[in-house]
Amino acid sequence: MLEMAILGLLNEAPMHGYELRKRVLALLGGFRALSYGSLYPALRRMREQGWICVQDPADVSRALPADAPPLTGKRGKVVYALTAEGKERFQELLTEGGPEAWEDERFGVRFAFFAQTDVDVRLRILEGRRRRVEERRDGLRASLARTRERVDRYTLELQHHGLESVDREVRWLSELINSEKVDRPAIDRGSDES
Amino acid sequence: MLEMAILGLLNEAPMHGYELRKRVLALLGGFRALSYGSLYPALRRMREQGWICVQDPADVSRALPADAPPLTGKRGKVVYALTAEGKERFQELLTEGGPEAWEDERFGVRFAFFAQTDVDVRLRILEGRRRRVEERRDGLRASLARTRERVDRYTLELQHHGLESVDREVRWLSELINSEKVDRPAIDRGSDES
DNA sequence: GTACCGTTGTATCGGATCGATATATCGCAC
DNA sequence: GTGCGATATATCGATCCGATACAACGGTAC
Repeated sequence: MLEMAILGLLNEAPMHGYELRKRVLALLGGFRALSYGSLYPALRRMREQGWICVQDPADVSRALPADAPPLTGKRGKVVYALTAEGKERFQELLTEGGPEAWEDERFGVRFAFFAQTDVDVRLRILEGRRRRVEERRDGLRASLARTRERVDRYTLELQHHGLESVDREVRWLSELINSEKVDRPAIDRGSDES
Repeated sequence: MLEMAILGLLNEAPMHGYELRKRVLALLGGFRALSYGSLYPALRRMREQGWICVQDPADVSRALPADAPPLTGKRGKVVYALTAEGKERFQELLTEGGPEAWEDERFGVRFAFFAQTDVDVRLRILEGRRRRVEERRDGLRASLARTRERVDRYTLELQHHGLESVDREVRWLSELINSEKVDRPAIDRGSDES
């Protein structure tokens, strides 16, 4: 979800939309795209929610002067910044460690701000994510075992490639989990299988 | 695009929506989801287009009898089958080898029906796809080289993981391309670099 | 200096898709 | 017989993308 991405980036520094987009693209490593068609409506929503505000609205006050046929006119940069509520909201998001945090759409953004996330929450999310991806892997394995020999080479190849991808992600997550546990070697919770 | 997925699966056998969904999920290896919210509107669109039709509309004729408050009522299975135009449309899609065929959204589905695709078209799509993914890889590499040492461990880890993913896909595509060329060792077009 | 072009920048529109939800039937276990 | 999970159709609101339009700025080729 790009709400958190916007909040997180604006938390580092005020920014205008265009730069926000480039930063998100770089941050997520090209995973998710973030088009203008979602960015600007999102900014509007968040402004209405009171999480962000517009700095130096010199030119912005000119926006929508109730005339100008196709809504054009001299438009200046619109720099957004977090409000107090916005900072609060971001901190709140950082503490969430439920299933939403490890689903496909949000995990990337969630992970991108791990440096500002508590260790316990980090571990919960990583382990939840790993369970989730393992489920998918097992489903793919079963499906592949069932349909093998019954489908053409390309279908097989596609499913095999997909399986290897999720397999790789599981290993990646396991390494991350290990490294988290090494950095903080079981002080309180004694439950560490393996 | 699920238009092609539906056409391709119905080309194998008539089917109802629920099974169509399961088959697409298995076919794409869990890459793309295909929810009911997109499946049923798509089926409606395609029926209006004349590509698919409903077999045995015994119960279907009861659908929407202009009353029944919340639109419920005894509904039976709705089995869809390809029309002549539908088969034609599918064959037409199979011959397309332009950029649409190797963009993220469509490549998976396109590839799933490679067995029914001409060798030349297969090669064009695979090479187009590889160029596309190589571009992304190079972009990520540059971005990673630029921001290295300036970002935290997790951002770096995320970008690194993403880079390895696209790198893997490039290698996968290269193997596929090679194997295509071995199977059909340069009969006509003499242009084979490497 | 001016004509051109790529980048920066804001914004909307239509369409595709998702997630949640509602409803109903069927088979099977207990 | 009662409950439950799988089968099955369908819609709703919200989100997001891709394409597109518009405009100002910066460089550079001539």
